[in-house]
Amino acid sequence: MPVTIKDIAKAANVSRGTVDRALNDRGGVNPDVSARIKTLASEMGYKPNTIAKALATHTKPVRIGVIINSLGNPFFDQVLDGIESAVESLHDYGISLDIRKIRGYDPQRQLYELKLLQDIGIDGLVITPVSDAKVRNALNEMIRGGIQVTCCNLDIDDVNYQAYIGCDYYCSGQTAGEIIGVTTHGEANLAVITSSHALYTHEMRVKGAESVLKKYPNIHICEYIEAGDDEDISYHEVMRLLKQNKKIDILYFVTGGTTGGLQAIHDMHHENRLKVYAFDQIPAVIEDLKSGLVVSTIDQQPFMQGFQSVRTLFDAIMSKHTPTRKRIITELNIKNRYNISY
Amino acid sequence: MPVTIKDIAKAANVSRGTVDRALNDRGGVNPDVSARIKTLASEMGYKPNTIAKALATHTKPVRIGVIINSLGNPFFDQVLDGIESAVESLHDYGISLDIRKIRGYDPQRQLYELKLLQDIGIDGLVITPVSDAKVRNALNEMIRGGIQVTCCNLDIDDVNYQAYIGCDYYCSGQTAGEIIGVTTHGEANLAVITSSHALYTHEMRVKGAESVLKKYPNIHICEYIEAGDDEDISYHEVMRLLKQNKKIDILYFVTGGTTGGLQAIHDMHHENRLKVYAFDQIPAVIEDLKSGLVVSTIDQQPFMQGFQSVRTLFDAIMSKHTPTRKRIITELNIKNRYNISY
DNA sequence: ATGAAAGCGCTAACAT
DNA sequence: ATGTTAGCGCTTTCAT
Repeated sequence: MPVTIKDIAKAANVSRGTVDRALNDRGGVNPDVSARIKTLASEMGYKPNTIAKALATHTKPVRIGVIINSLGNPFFDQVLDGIESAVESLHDYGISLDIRKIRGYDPQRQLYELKLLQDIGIDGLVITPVSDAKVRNALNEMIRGGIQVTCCNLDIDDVNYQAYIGCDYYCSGQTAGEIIGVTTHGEANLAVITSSHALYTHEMRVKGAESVLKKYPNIHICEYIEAGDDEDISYHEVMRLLKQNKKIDILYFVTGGTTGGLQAIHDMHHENRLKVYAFDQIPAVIEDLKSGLVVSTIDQQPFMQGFQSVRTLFDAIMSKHTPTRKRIITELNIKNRYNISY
Repeated sequence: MPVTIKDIAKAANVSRGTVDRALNDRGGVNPDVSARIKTLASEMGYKPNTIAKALATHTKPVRIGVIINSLGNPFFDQVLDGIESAVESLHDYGISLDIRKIRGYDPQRQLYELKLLQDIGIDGLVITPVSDAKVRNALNEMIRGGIQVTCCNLDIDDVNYQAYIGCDYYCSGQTAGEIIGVTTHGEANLAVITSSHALYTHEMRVKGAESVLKKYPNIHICEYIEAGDDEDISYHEVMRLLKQNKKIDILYFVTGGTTGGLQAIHDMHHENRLKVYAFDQIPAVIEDLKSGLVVSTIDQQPFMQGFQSVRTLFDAIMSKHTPTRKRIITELNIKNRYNISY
């Protein structure tokens, strides 16, 4: 039978109220008594019962806002699943959700949604932040105002958030580099398709891969293409590339735009002379894993990213944690045609 | 503000007790009244507050027994972590744990521990069952006696358990086969080291790999070695193999015994002419992923297997589910030297 | 500074 | 068949 506040009260010869006050540092209790209660509690192996706690404090629901750049990017559908699942798991504790879906990485749009949520009134925010000075300032201002923030999938410097939940981008690049190196037996002419060199996180994925690939003297990175996380641009850029550079035999898709790029390969009928390495388990990638065009893809646990973003945020709000800038790094997992999970 | 049982009672002009009885089909309530209450509840959008429910029913802790063949098999340390973590997460609901660790796959020993736990008295059992008629019968008898059972990591036929939580062994074999095929460019002389052809699950891993490898005309499976999940046997068998068959260049370790086998390779100084493909992220495998001897390993989420075994069991006990023979299949994830997770 | 008591939403034992 | 009441472990208000 687990030890309760009542047991401690009896052992310490005080009332349950005093134990509660002491253990939670609510003040108004003799320091000596408080110390005695605390040592007694740990000696007896007391662990607070959080469900009773939740029931007792159950007043207004915690309001959580979400700003996520999911439109036109199927990867984020899985993040959203995780967010919604976390909210469901917290239903009994009282929680409400307001999701604002936006397209691409436009700071102005993020700022707009930020103000909107602030006006509506929220207790916590999950965001996929763009690295922009104004967004940075707006977030820090919110945090100073007592609104907890967790960053999901994208990290941002100099913001005093509660936690970043996402993958290690550099490491994911290294992992991809290693796969490319091993599966090509060190012979390849590579094109790298990325969003933009300006997006720090995605650039880390390029650098990570390069750091591994430079060990292979016969692997050459011939082209870098910036497709701005846009399927149309990616489609046309890959199309152009395939027409121009016949030497390329490996395409390394760093991020969004993979769907468009794969389509270009199909439309050019180059499936048989090319191999593709990608990230995430989005529908187009899964399809071409099965067809054999995509050799492997690297998963970063999008569901977990969404789920943990909400759970961490909720915990922080409930226990009134001060921001910790904690980094929760999700696992990276390599998938081939046989171990796809969706 | 969410609607409670009290609100419904007022609306239906009955007592809270009656509402509770009606909504939970506890019997002893007028069918008409019951129906009225139920429609009213759904109209009002009533959702039971499970934390209040848990608090109210919280009387005796749920006693969970675990029989796990973890001794001498480092893989199961991670399963145990998951089990303990789940128990911790359920602390507030009242749960007690009794873990019996055993070595290898001896039915007699499992039966002994089974009786022991039954004598002590448990509400639910997590087991890594060996496929044996007596174990099968003992488990079915327990289940008839009202003790819920979940099978962790190993499945067993004809047992009316609540759930199996583990990987798809055949699929894990296919995944491994594909990696071997792609990374060797279809040129390899293979030795397969398995526990025993009698262990159905492990045999599935062999068959899965074969089904993929047969597509490669120049990949030959030259040797099958049974090492009985024992590090010593594995060590000596691999040693013997390396002395005898100089043609072998790839070792495929299906299950336990990997640590011993890797040691043999090192002792024979054959690290440079061999490549190894393995399962799970046990310490020896991680070390040789880093050294480059192991090309990749396939993770089956041992933590999740332990965690889910307990959670599923607990849910079944709390809600008095009848056994469902549900299968919860954990993800398979390929790891190379850069995306190891432990 | 401390104690006593009410109550969160639900269940279960006891009345009627 | 239905109502009443006492908790589950904790917080919080009101007394002292």
